[in-house]
Amino acid sequence: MPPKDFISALEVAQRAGVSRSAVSRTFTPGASVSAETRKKVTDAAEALGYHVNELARGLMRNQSGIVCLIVSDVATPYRSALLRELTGKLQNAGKVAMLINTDRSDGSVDRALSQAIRYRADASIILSGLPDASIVRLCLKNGQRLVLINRDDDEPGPLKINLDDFEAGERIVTAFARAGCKSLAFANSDAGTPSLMGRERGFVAAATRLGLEVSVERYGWTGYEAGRVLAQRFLTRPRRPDAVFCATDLLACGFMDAARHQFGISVPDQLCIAGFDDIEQASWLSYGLTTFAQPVAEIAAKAVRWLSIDENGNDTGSHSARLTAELVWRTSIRAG
Amino acid sequence: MPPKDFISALEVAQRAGVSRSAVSRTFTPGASVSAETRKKVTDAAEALGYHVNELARGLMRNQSGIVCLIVSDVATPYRSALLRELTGKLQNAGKVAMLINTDRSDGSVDRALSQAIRYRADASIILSGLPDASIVRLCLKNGQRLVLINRDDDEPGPLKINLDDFEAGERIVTAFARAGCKSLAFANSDAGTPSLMGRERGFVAAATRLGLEVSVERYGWTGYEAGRVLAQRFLTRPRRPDAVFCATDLLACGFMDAARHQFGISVPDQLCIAGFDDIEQASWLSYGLTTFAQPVAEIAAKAVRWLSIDENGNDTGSHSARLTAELVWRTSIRAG
DNA sequence: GCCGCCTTTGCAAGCGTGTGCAAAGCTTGC
DNA sequence: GCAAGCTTTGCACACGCTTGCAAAGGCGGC
Repeated sequence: MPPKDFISALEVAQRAGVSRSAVSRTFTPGASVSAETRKKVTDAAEALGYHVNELARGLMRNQSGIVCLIVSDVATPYRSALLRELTGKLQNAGKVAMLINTDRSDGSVDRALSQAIRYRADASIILSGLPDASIVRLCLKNGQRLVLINRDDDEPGPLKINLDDFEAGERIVTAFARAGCKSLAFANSDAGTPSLMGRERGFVAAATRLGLEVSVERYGWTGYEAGRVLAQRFLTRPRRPDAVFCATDLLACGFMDAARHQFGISVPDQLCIAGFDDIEQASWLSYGLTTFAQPVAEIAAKAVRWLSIDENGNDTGSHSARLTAELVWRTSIRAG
Repeated sequence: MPPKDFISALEVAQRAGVSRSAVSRTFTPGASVSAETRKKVTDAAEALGYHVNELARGLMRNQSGIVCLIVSDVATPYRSALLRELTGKLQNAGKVAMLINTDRSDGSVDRALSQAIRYRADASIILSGLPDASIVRLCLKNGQRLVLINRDDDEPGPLKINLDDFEAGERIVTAFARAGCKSLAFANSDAGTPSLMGRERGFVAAATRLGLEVSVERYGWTGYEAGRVLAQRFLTRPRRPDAVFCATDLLACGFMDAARHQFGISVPDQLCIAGFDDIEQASWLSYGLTTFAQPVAEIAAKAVRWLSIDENGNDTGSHSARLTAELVWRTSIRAG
């Protein structure tokens, strides 16, 4: 069996007894074809198992229909949830998603990105906290539409989707205060991405405003293990905090587990904990984590909608959206 | 700024003072170019910001370099871990991953798949338990290489990667028996995929062989919530099991949480629990789940290696690999 | 009946690349 | 110095598709 023998529009045309153009027009929305020829063509195409060659079409139109998703930490609950939403919505919009994994620190990132450019992707969506601004410039320079999620690059052109991180930090302080907490802690990763730092700044600002004791630790990556380490640091202090806001749900899970199982601390009686993202595990019985929900569906919808609008020619120019993270109450903070 | 103005090999050729073929050959591995012209070309390409148009190249070669990943439940810990490994390794192999999300039950799956065919993907890797065999046939018919992970279709041609599910089911019975358990339970989803059923059959077979009491429940999807429901079913029985094997770690987490927090049962003292997959959460302090580890890295490596071998012309034909899932001991089963 | 208009159709010119073929240039051995 | 052999280079065609252009056909209004 010959591994590749796709049938071309020409063969369909011959079988249908029409010209090659007619076939092409049949599969081009908005082209002028009579109902009769369209029928003949689709019948022949069906019989032969014809599929438009999107490579050739993209070559002509100079527009590939490919959207590439640039993402690190794919296996993380929050990222994979966002990925699910994005791919689903892109498919519904008739686009196709190319996945670029920026986990590896070697040259594979650049290689993959350049690959995306070589495939003439129409757009890129960057979900990664990766701080490399040159990637952004490269995409823009090559005529790609760009969506930045939870980043803060200043380059004009891309759609920037951000959350109200600072305000979330402030709001959770109020919740802690209402629960009677006096000594506040912020557990952060040392990744230093703008969203994480925004939460931290809001938290610290609000705490000092209320005259509450507050301290910050930063360590490692935003995962479970780092949460445990941060708990170690906070809970071995002479004066333990009675409330901690973790920059991430994963950090919060690690923190809570360490507090309970290594230090025998009862949550929320002796320690209130809050997180950010609302990953699935936050709702599990073992955690019942009060946390801020990232509106992943809304983020994905906004991104895809913007890409589609743009496609229709309206140059929407630089734009930015600011969504709010809603606080989901569970059981890791005492009632007020 | 014109949104799209890529520069072509022709422009590079003119700037470098060579023919367009020379440019083409410079970027084609194994082609005959002198070091001198190669230098001139790469310099010019660099200066102009040239990127080979992979669409045109794919059109000529009839081979796109695209591998499409067909996956459902992307946001699930096990799936996203596998996805991470696959995309990383594909990138290293110089291929590019196209992601197709089969979560939606409407027509978008077929549409997306047909899109993959229209992009002339060289291969597809199916990680989804989706039982639709017509997809398999469609891929094969269109000359794609195919890798099936944890499925059991009979079609010849694809590489099939499977685990020793049956044996795992048997092995865990031994572990339970050694822990002194007498009344065994198997908590399954009702998805009925071959890997899940394999674990169940092995478990039941070994248990009856040892003369141990064993019973099975199947419910819902393979997630956390189903685990809670299954716990409800088993633990409200007049005679409770003292050991349960969950077909999936997610099921096990839900089961364990329900057992502890809703029924006040102590794990592993009153109830031993084991899972399958070794997702990250299995190692979290709240669970300490003894479970079988899916060798995701090895699975991904095998899949990608096979794709690359194939590319070099050796028609490896139908092939199948059987990997073993190693039992990771934690604290959810009593010591023997 | 003729003219203008609108819809449908075919022709052919591209899109950016790979590659067979032949010519040219260079090396080697005598 | 010359023929044979190898390497390098350019030409031109092919890949499968879209689309502007013009020709053809259908239709109504005068």
